[in-house]
Amino acid sequence: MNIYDIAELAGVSIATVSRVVNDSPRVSEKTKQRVRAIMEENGYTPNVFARGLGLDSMKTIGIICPDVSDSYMASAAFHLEGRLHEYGYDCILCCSGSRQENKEKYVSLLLNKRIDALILVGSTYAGEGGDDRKADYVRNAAKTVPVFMINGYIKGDHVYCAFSDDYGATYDVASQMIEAGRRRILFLCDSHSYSANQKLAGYEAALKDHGLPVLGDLKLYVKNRIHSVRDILLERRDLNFDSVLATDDGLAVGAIKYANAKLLKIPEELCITGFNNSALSICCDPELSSIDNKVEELCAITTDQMMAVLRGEEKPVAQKSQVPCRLVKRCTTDF
Amino acid sequence: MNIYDIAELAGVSIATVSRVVNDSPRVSEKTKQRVRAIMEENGYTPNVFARGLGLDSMKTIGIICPDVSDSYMASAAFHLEGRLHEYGYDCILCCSGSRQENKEKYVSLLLNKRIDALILVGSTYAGEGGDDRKADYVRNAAKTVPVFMINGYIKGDHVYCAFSDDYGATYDVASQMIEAGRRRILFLCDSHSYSANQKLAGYEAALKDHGLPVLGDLKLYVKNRIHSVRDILLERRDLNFDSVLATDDGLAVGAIKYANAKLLKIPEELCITGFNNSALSICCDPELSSIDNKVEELCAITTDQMMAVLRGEEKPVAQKSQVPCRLVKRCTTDF
DNA sequence: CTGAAAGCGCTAACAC
DNA sequence: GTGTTAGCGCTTTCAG
Repeated sequence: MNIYDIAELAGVSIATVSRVVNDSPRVSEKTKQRVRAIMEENGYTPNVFARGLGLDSMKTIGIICPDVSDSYMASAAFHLEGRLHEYGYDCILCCSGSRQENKEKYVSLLLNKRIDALILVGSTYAGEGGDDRKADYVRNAAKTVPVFMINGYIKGDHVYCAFSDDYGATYDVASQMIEAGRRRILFLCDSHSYSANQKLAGYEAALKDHGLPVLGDLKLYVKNRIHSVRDILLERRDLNFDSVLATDDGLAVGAIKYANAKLLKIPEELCITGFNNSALSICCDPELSSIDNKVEELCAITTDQMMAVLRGEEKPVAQKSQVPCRLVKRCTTDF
Repeated sequence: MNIYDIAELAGVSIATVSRVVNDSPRVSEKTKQRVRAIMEENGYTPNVFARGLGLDSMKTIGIICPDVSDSYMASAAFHLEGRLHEYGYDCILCCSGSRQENKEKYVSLLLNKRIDALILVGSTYAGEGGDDRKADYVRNAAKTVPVFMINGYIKGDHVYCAFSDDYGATYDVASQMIEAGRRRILFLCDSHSYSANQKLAGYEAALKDHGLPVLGDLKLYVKNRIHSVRDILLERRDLNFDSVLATDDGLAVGAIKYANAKLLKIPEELCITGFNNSALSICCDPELSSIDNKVEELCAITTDQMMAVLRGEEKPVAQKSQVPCRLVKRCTTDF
């Protein structure tokens, strides 16, 4: 059943059918009704490929993240898909891992698929270790379709970034820890992404602003595996810390396990905060205070901006949108 | 840059270029090389829409799950995407929730998008509460494209199901509990899906086979929220149980929290098992023994079968593939 | 307000 | 081994 069949049944030309499908105003209400009825009866739906060929768009958005099995990204994917679907778009989801080569491959693959826009979830796409040129492939992609980053920032034409205030979040938490009497805050981290660097910067700034030294051995970079974090902490007897600021809940739970293993009282002897406010934080014992970085809000901002861009609205949309984080206090902090 | 441009630059016809693109054997190696070089130079990639129009396929697989932010489904999405990508397919991901109406809507939406195959993740698509007709929309979809279910089963032409042996898993665990001296096993569940029913059946069969009564009040259906599970258990003082068989790790963690709140010794006074072997199970305290239901393996089976079907291979592929589960023993069991 | 016809870029059957 | 050509189903001028 194609447009010709409908045209014939309705006794009009295919042009008219097409106009009805696209709800063009230049068709009389009467014929619209008639054609619509016939389409309904015959369960006609336009062929998306033919449509794509003509319009050069299939109303699909490409989403790339390193790994959807990560709860933060899974949550992002969920919210993005839900909202985009409401706007009539579908999502192609890709998991690129974190190797530069694969990220680039996926981006070009999606570009070839003629997506209408690209969403990059996670700050790994903003270039690691401060090397800004590693994000050039993103800027290039942005020459073809608008690119939206979630929780990362790079400067570039047609790239729109929404991220949480990781700097402010760690600055505040570290400050509160210090003001509550903590002097040796362990910064526990698992990456060198844009976001991780922001968190580090907030932590360091808080130390400085409170007249505390920034010590290299209190910045610990480890793999994000609960047991391995616990074991590393157990082994590193040289480390001397009275609090832990972790950049991810998994790391923080590792610290909790460490404290429990050493029979340290939480939060009295060791105060701990995590990041992402994930399911892990209410699962562990004691339950973890965690910084909520508001994925859902980032997704909302992103999709709204995207629609504004795709619809070519007048007023320019912000290329940088920051949303504040919020510490959800549970049992591992005493401030 | 389209096929005509390349043809002109290479001094051949578009047919030849097309043949080169599709690596047809009926082109001389020499011209292949030449045409390829030109395509390379000009960064040519065939237009997927035009291609789709001709072939009626864009090499995309539709994946529907109730909610990717759930760790089981996120993990499934991750593995499926990874494997399908290796086979040259992309994935359109949709989260349908669990309302019948939305499931049907998403299925027809994807069908209109001319996906090459459909994957349904989660047993909710197999019809709830044993009403098999609720799965008719799946059978209908299967008239258009092959349908693959992960962790659910319905009978139907062109629908291929891979699921874990939930029945066997709960049968075994319940049996072991009983043989270890437990007499009152609480069955903790949050749904009436195909999979949940299998688990229940396994549990009940184990009780019967060991001469134990199947008690209605030891089958508890609750919402899958850790704290609410704990609170319900705390409130239900009438409930008398010495072990918990939960159909999801989240539920099991709720039971752990309950035991901890009542200062019950785990596993001595309360032995607990979860399901899915998720991150939660190593996060809680004590760490949870959990049934690993092998998502990755299900995904592998599914994608392999799908390729066999899509390639129209000779030998028929199984419509029912069951993989055994495995109890990962941690600290909440003593058998 | 409606119709005719020219693409959109590619595939594949058919010639040579 | 290569070229010609007719679709694939829709959108969109351009006429009327």
